[in-house]
Amino acid sequence: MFQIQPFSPVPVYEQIVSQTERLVLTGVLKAGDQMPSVRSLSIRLSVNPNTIQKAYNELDVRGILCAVPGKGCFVAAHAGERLTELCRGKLTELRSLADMLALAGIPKEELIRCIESAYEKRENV
Amino acid sequence: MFQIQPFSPVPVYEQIVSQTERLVLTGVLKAGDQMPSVRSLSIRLSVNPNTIQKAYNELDVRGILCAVPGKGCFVAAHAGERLTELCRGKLTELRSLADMLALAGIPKEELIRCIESAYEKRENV
Amino acid sequence: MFQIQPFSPVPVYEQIVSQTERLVLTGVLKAGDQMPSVRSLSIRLSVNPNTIQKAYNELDVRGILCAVPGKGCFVAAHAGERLTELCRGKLTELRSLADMLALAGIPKEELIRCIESAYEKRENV
Amino acid sequence: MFQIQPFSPVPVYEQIVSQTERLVLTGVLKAGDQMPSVRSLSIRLSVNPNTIQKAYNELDVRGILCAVPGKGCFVAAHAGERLTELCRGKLTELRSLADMLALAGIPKEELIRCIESAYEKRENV
DNA sequence: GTGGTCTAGACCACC
DNA sequence: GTGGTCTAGACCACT
Repeated sequence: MFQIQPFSPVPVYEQIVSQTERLVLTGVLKAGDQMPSVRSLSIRLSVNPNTIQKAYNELDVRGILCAVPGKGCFVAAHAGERLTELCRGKLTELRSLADMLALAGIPKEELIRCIESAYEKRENV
Repeated sequence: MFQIQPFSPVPVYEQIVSQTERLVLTGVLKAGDQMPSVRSLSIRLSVNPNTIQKAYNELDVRGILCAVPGKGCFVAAHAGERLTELCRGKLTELRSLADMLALAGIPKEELIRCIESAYEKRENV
Repeated sequence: MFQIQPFSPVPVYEQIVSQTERLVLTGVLKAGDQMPSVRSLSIRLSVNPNTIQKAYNELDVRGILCAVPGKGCFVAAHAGERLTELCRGKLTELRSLADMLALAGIPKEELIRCIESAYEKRENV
Repeated sequence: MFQIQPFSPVPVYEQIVSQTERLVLTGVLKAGDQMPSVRSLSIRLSVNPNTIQKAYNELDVRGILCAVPGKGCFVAAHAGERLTELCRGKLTELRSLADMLALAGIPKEELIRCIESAYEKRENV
């Protein structure tokens, strides 16, 4: 379910966060599903429990997960819509990236092609 | 010429690097132009000389600047083309970003609009 | 593991870089191996931590090491091949050196002998 | 006679030294020839007189030039042989370079080819 | 004056 | 504990 690369420069807890989000977006994880416990996941991934805890906390703050003390961690009710909302914020990131590429003289068509191909993959699924 | 935000999460030296690159791309800085000296810039921006040094060194390694001991720091001969080249590598960044937004169900048209607007600004200049 | 000459004209950080590269080429350091920490190495070599940091950063940029914040510094996956690639660039250095020696009237056989002996040492290992 | 690149990272005085040595080796400058005066050369190359002076001093120390106070600077009597001698010292440089390339697994034939081509150019002259 | 290296010591995020 | 950034102040070689 999770693939951790311990030697990657991107922090382990971030890898867990983004992979969880991806699982929610692809529909593998649905609202109400129970997440593996901090301890079990830490053992399975050979990672420090604190790292898992930090990832779960982050997801809780973002409204993707809902931690219930004494019972476990669950996928929040409207996790999917919450994520779409959060991603919309990333449009500014795309805007500034496009800005820079435009400035560098990279033809517009090349950017469009990137986007087209990303959406084609999606449609075929 | 430079605008530094000392409390930003993005390192000061990186701010200088990216702003310099931007100045080259916009044509404000041209090949052969002399950059402000490490010391003078450090005073003007209220930043430690080592921080400027690090930024200049990074730009030297990337082939944007050419540091000449005892003389100063100059914009490299083919800085513009070098930057275009480096930016092309950022297309993969855009690809993964588009991928995620596609997954989140953000309509393709919204991304296209972002890109169009970035290139329109450019054309009007 | 490292031999530093603090009064040499060649910078300390460069000594660390080249000795690390040598250790990788000789197979003493293998992909995935953990490097000594910045602090521990700085103490062992009686050198400032910043100097070690600079060396490790340089090796990271070159693709020989992979620094993971909070975990340590590791020998990169394809460090060996990366080095072979980088060394091929040094052939131009050899070319200009041979050029000058040819001009100085040093017999070709003397150069060939140098090269032969370098490769003989290698074969015997 | 001299080609100076003021924006090169290699010091100007070193450029003058090496180009002078090259002119001696190629026979353009012969024993007893008078060098241009410090002042005239500094004007012609648009360079600080101190820089020329430093280059001439270095060449004097090496036994290539001979400065005669009040008269000028002349190519030393046995400049050619002196240079051959000095170049022989560079064989150690070639040795260590070959050593590293051998270690990196670059085939011996590639180095030999470099040397052959350098000497062929010489023969044709 | 210039860039480049180094030391000493601080703070941060990450594990 | 780890790597990464930053400050303060020193010394060197080059112009």
